[in-house]
Amino acid sequence: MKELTIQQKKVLQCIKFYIKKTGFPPTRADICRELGFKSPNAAESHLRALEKKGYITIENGASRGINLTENTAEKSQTIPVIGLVAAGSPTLADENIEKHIPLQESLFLSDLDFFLRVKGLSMKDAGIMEDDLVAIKKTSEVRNGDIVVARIDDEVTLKYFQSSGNQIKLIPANDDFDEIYINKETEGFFIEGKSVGLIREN
Amino acid sequence: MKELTIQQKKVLQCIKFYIKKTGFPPTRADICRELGFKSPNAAESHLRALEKKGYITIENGASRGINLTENTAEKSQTIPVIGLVAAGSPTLADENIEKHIPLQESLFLSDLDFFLRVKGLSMKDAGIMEDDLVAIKKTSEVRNGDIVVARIDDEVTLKYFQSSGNQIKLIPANDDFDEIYINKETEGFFIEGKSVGLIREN
DNA sequence: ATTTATACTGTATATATATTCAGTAAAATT
DNA sequence: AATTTTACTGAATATATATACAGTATAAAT
Repeated sequence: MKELTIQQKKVLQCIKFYIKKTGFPPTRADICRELGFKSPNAAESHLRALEKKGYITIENGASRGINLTENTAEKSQTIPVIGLVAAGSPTLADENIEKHIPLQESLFLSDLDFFLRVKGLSMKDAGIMEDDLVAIKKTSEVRNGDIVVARIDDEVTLKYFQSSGNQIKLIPANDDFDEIYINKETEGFFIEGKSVGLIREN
Repeated sequence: MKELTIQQKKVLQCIKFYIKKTGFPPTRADICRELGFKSPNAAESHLRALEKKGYITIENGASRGINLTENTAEKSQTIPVIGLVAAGSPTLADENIEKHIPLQESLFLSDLDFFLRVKGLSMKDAGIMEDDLVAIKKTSEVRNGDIVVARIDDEVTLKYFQSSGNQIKLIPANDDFDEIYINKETEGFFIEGKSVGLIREN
């Protein structure tokens, strides 16, 4: 998205602040009042610049018809929660979506793609308990020590990741469970993503 | 808050939907269009009823000057994160606030008052690890088995709660730590609240 | 060197919009 | 039984508001 000038940033901030304060967008006159302009056209032209650069949309003819663009507004996303129903569950498809959670983008340091509802206690010593929601970022770029979502054929598991060459070790955080050894090129093996956070709903 | 009639609920829903869709509140005419009214006064009087009952506020004279009340809007709150800096920290005062987290109200089943940044591993086996954020609901009504925030003089700790009569046991979830025995009436002892959830930021 | 974008003031105006007034009618409350 | 609340239609209007037009001036891009 195109860079904004200092004045345009001020106008955008003014709009955000006004909406937060009042619940509805400002008029041209409101913006002038807030920023000290003496002509409504000053606000108008800034608004058109912001529209052109994609930061807002303007409903023509409508009063206060300013709408912050998705990128602009700090809107809350809704993140799907995927249930690991049982071993042998059919991937991470839509039919496994338990519900959606409304979430502020800024909650976790990394952005995330979905939550995984944990079944079992194989990651107990990592502080991941049954029914916890593990925040997963879809990626296959994982490092040793990361907690990853690994898929082997239809089975999806959460484990510590450890690789050396082509050999991959999937390590549980619970002595009662066994490590899984697998080759990087094994058919049906895939790293779905890695853990970037956790929510326990109690 | 006063109950709404079916029509008033429809109007309120209409306003919410309109704001979600467009980013700004509807005019009287917009509401009429959406709900099939033929007179703007139909919308007007419903709005005044909603205002009277406290579900919205109306900025007189302003176009689209409708603002959903805090209770009405599914606004995101900001919840303070309190750092348990060290043993002997001065209660849960403002000066201990680490930051604020914007959070959808609906995230946890119970509502919460603050997050506690966990230090140490005394609740390790309960899946509560160092630097986790434990969601705390301020209350002194706790049950056996609840994870509670207990204060003994200036020291604040997170432990399992177990009481029988006046005798209270604060039990860690880690064999390396000792249980704490205390009497209900002991001076300086207080249950600050209980855990209602957990966030791990990774 | 010329065009385009930025950053405004100042005036004017069509129209979008809130809001009042006058009614009608049914349901709920006192 | 009387009053208030709910739930509208329909018309009228003051004003709030977007927006166009005419300028001035500087900075940035082509």
